[in-house]
Amino acid sequence: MSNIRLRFAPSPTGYLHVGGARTALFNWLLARKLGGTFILRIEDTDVARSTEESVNAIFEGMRWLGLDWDEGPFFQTERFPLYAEFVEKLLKDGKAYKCYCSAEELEAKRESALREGRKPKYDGTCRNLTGDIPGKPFVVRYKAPTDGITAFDDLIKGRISFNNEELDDLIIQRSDGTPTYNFTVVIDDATMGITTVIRGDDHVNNTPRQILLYEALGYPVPRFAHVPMILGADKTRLSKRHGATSVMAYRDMGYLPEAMVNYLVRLGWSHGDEEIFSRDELVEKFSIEAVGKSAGVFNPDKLLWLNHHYIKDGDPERLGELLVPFLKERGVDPAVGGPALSSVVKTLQERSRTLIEMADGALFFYRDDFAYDPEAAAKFLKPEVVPLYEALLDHLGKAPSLTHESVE
RNA sequence: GGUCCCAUCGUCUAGCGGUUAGGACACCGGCCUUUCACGUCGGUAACAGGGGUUCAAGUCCCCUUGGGAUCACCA
Repeated sequence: MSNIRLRFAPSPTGYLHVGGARTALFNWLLARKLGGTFILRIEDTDVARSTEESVNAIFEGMRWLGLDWDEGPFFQTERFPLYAEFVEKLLKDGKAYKCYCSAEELEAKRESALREGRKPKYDGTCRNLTGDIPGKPFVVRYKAPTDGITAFDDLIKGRISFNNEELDDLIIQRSDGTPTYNFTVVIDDATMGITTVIRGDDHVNNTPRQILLYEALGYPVPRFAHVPMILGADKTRLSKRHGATSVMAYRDMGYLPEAMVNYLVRLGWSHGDEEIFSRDELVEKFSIEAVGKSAGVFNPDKLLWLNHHYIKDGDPERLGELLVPFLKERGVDPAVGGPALSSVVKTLQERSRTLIEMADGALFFYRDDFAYDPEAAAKFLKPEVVPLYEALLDHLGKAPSLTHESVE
């Protein structure tokens, strides 16, 4: 048993996509392997973009993949008083200050800096202001050190270091009083006792300023592991135009959760030459140090292969249950008649790569209004039944010709 | 542009100083099979380039090139 504490902290601004799912999976796997604690936290401080549908979509996706959490879900919007408390503390300690620069002023400064080839960072106008300006709106900025270096040993990427002079005084509280991401994430991870932060590597550049915040607050700095991102076939960030990115879309396309889990874990992680891993094997063999450092391309063909593998080896009873909704979509309810579903499944397992393919194949057993592939029928139906078949097709209003010339 | 990161077959990867550079997906052949599929056997295919270090470099160091991330009162 260990007291490692991990978390998955998505922001509810859309469905659970494959990248997030993999991050969640890595966290879950490590927690289960080490007997630690896995926490789910919803980062909904951006009230305008966060939706309840997205929250539910995240729960649904995690449930489908079998990623159960031990604590939470926690919602950041319910913790605003806590964040305010810490802002107050930093202000009192002189580690943060009120900045009265308007968004427009800052924007203008940023533009001119960019134009003149300078770094577009906050110039510190309000850094040494003495006393408040009553009635004027302000944001709160963390007073960052201007020299020295901040470094950390990433569990995946190794040592990464930054010169503090590259950092500027980040805003921790907006003018409307709400806290910002880099602040809430630190307060939450610190107060929830997170010991290891596994997240996407688009956060690498946020890490040094977060480390500085931990130190300013007097909390121990957790270990970090930044997992590389998932790319599309053209090596750009995976997005809708590469195909489905929502994990639930894969369920709807007839994929099995164990295939998705197996595929996702092998994208970026490996264990010798092994390709197929049961959930128990993953819990036993997974290690964050074995995760690769470079981004990986999402390969739908391999996912399909894995899905076929799990369908072939799957329990017919369970596959039958998973197949029912696909059958109903096709106007078939196996409960009202026809052969036993599990026996139907057994005849289809070898040749079905998805539950959609299996459902299409199963129609044969439950409906009469389907047509044989003309070529195959011509080749394999006995000559004497061909006229019958043609008559049937004719009756149904379909009339592909089946001639005896094409019969061997 | 600044900062940070990355780099083995088309793709996912093994490799952790000495290998005929291995496996998997995909692809191409053979076998099996009255179709398809499954299975099985085999094949094509990679260390980005250049300097070092070393008896020896895919493995260590530097540079170049290429790719990515990030520079918000988003997360």
